[in-house]
Amino acid sequence: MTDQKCMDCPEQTLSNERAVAVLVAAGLRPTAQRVILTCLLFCKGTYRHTTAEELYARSIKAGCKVSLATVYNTLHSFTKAGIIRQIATDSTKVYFDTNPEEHYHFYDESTGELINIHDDLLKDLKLPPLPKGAILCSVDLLVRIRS
Amino acid sequence: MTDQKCMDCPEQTLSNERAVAVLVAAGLRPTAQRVILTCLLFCKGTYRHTTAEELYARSIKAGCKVSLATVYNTLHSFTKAGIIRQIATDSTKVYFDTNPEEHYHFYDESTGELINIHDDLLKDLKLPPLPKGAILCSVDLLVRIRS
DNA sequence: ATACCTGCAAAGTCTTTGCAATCAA
DNA sequence: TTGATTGCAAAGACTTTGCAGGTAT
Repeated sequence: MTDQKCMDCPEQTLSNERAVAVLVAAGLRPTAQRVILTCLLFCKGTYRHTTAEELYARSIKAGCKVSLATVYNTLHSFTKAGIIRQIATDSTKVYFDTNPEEHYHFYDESTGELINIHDDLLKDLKLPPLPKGAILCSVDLLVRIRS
Repeated sequence: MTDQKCMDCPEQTLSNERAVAVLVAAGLRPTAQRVILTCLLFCKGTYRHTTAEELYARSIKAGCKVSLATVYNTLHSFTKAGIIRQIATDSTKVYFDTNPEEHYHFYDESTGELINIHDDLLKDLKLPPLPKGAILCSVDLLVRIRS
C-alpha cells in the first residue's frame, strides 16, 4: 500500500493505522485510496453525511489522488461491508452516513441538508408483519423540515 | 380542455369529471394532459407508487398523448399542490405516492419495490425539538427489507 | 388577451461501465 | 502469480431547461 497522508482532518482523528484496521476488520483490502477515504469519512465530528462528489472534492482538496469512479466504487464497497449506510432522501444524489448505527435524520427540503437525530425515537415502535419471505434490513426515519 | 379518455383504468375508477374536480380543488388548471395523468395516478387499487418514466409508459399504453417533460412537470406541480408526495428512497429515481396522507413504506432493496404500510405506526412517536427556525413538513418511515 | 401549459430536443447532473494498468496477498 | 482495485473516458440513466406554439380563463 502506497503511503499517502490525509491532510484534511485537522485533528487527524483517525490515523492511517486505524483506518487500515477498520478496513481489514470489514474484510476490505486496505488500498491507499480506501485508507484515504476512510480517514476522510470517519474524521471525528465532521462530515457525517456525504455524497460521492463531496467526498471526491474533499480528497482532492486534501491533496490525495483518488478518481471519482473509485470514490463511487469505494462508497458502494463500504456500504456492502456495512461500515457506512446509504440514506434515503428524495434527492437525485445518493447520500451516505458514516454512522451505520444511526438512521434517523432531519432532512431540510429547502437546502438538502441532513441533520442527525440522536434520540432513540423508534425504541418502542411496533412494526407490522413483514411481507412473506422478507427479511428486515433496517428502519429509516426521515423528518422533513423547511428552514 | 381537449377531451381524451383514459383507457388504462379497467374500472375507470376516477372519471374525467372527478379528475377535473380534483385538479380545480388543488388550484391546478385542468388541462387534457393533467386530467389523463390524474386518472392514471388515482385509479383505485393500483399504481399507488410511480415514477415519471413509469407513468409516462402507462399513458402511452393507454393511448394518451403526453410528453415525458410534461409528466415531470405534472408530477412536480401535483407535489407542490399537495395531491401526491415524493417518497424518500435511495434509488436515483424519484418515486411518488398517490396517497398524500400515508408516508410509511416497506422498501425492498432487492427489487426496488415499495409497499404501503397501513398501520398507524408513528402515532405515539415523540419527535425531538426541531432545529432553530425550522418548520415540520412531514415524517417518513422506510422499513427496508430484502426478499 | 394573457398567463399558463405543452412538446420537442438539447443540455445537465449524477452514476455506472469497459478495459488496460496497477496493486495487495 | 492471481484476483482485486484503480483511473480514465465514454456511456448510461434520470431529470431539467429553453423556447415556440397551443390552451384555459
